[in-house]
Amino acid sequence: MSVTIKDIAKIAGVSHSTVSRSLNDSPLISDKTKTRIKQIAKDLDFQFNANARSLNTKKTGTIGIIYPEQMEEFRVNLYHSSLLSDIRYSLERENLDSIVTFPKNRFTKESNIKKLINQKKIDGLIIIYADISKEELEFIKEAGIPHIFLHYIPMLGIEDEIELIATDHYFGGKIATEHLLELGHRRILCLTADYSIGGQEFLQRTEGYKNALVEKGIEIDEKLIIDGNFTFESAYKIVLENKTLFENVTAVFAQNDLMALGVIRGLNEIGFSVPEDISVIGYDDSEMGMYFKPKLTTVHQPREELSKIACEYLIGVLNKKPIYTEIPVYKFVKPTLVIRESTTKKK
Amino acid sequence: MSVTIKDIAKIAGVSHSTVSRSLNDSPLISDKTKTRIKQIAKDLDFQFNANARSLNTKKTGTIGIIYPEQMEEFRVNLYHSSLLSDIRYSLERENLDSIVTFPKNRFTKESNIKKLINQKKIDGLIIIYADISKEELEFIKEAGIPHIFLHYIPMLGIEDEIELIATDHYFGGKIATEHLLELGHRRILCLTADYSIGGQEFLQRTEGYKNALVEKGIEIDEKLIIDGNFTFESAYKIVLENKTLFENVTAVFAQNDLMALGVIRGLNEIGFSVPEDISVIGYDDSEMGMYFKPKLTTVHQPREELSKIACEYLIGVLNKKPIYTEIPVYKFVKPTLVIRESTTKKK
DNA sequence: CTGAAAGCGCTAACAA
DNA sequence: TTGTTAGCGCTTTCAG
Repeated sequence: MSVTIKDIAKIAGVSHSTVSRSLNDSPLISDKTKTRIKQIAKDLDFQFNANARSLNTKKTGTIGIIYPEQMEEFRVNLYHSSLLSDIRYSLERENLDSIVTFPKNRFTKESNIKKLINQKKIDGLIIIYADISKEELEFIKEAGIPHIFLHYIPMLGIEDEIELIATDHYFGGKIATEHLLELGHRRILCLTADYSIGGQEFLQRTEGYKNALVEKGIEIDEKLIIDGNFTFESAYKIVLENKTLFENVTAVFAQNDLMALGVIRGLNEIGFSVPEDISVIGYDDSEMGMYFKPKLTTVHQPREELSKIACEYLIGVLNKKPIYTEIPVYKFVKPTLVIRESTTKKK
Repeated sequence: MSVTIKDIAKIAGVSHSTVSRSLNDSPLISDKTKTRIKQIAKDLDFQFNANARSLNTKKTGTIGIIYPEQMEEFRVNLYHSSLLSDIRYSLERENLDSIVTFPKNRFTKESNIKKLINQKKIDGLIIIYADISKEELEFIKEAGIPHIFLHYIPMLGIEDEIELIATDHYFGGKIATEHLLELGHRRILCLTADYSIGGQEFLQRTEGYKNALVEKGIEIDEKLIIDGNFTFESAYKIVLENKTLFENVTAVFAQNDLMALGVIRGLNEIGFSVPEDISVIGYDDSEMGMYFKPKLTTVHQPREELSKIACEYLIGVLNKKPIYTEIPVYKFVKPTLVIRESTTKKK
């Protein structure tokens, strides 16, 4: 059987509340007994029973992370697994555990968010997921669970007040395009993706693209804005099926790295070299981009920063020391340009 | 405030124990009250308070997953994030949550395994991690926590009885090599990796390689067995730094996909085409291999099966219905060959 | 078949 | 500064 505060109390010859207070660093206890009891606890490798504890304190020491079901395994995986690592890192510092779960149980279709909250398994929620229902959001708010949306802008109406940390995709789309403009490109194909899935993020990238062109006095050619579906394959096919389009263009802005790589492969196949004939810039800066040839020029999503800020925010409100005073928190982090080999001056 | 069994008891006009029994499907309760109470619970969106519950039952409904700190982010990420997805899928079926954590807290250096167990946060443990200490293993066993090692063979001495589900890497190394032999290749370079990190898995792949050669009556040339360090970069460099070696070889067995891709890139750089001049086979079947050109021939690690078996085993012992009778469980799943484009007949 | 009561390990009034 | 006690929400004897 594992050791409880009663055991320690017996050994130390004090009451179990004294043990509790000591280990919780209560100012009520004399330093002498405190250190003595702490020593005993340490010797016995004592840890509080988290369940008993949370029954009183309503604190579990674990955070729920809601993670999108991966529609297209690879793309999602790539980006999110590093997000998760970064989040874990921040939480570890505060000795918080995390339960990662999909929005719904895939067998029972129950909302895991509601389940975790009702079961009292978590103290807070990091939601990396756009398609949350109004009902769920209401539920979270009513339960008073601190929460933050990370990366995805929920698809709910904007009337809803939400706490959000995300990438400034408008800015990202803009700097990507400006980079190509600076290299002398004028006809730039923009490979975007179906907006509805990832909140508005792709739409924003396209807006950035358009705005960069407009500021440069270039007319927007809607035929140059094409809808892919996130994947390598789709982008690859688009190139093969729209040869003439690509022949009339000197640069491509693909709104994620996977599509950029697909485009490059497609272009190679129809006889273009990248970046000599056509420059290609991606978006995400997934590590994979470095393994291809040419190494991918791309827009770096500030994952580390996003995770860090989200955790700090959440931890702040959990500890009743909020780091932000403006409510609701609504923060956009600017991505940065990573210039590698897949873009070059227009010939 | 959220609803408790007492609330339901009041509404139903019964005692809270009756509610508890009803919701737990006790045979002691009449069907009539049972259904009535279940209905009320459902209407109120009731869920048991997991903490109060585990205080009695010693069951938390969550599984701890110990996950290696990623030495080389990318390689590890790629493989493990799909493992984790598969595990989550199996656990979800049983309504189990999971806490994923690294072996040690990176700030306090505490063992997270011991912490989770002592805090009573988990019912069982899936350990995807080789470098567990003897002390930790003892601790797990003494605590009586059901556990299973997944993928990695712990680096402890073999005297220790452990429960393990892993890939049969010997078999994997063998079929990879046999594939090349069947294509007529005789001088096959074997790019392995430093054994000490991943348990013995790379050593086993090399053994499989050797054995395939021996069975075919081919003498083993130790100069053809080279130590990489898992990464794309390392493999790439090895090619550039050992040109003559690669000139005297018609095929390469790289013991993971990333190194295979690095080799291909290196070979291209020094003027060889793959597979025309040199065939290359990888290992892992990470999805990335499909995006390169040529598409990578490789050995598929049976991740889905590994996760499935591990979860079934664990769930079995948690439910006191073990699916295996032989103890300890020590199971190796055979990988399979995936032939794509990077290997071909010897000229 | 149902209820009363004890207790899981802890925290937090309230006393002393 | 410390001990006593009640109670968090649940399960589980033991009675009825």
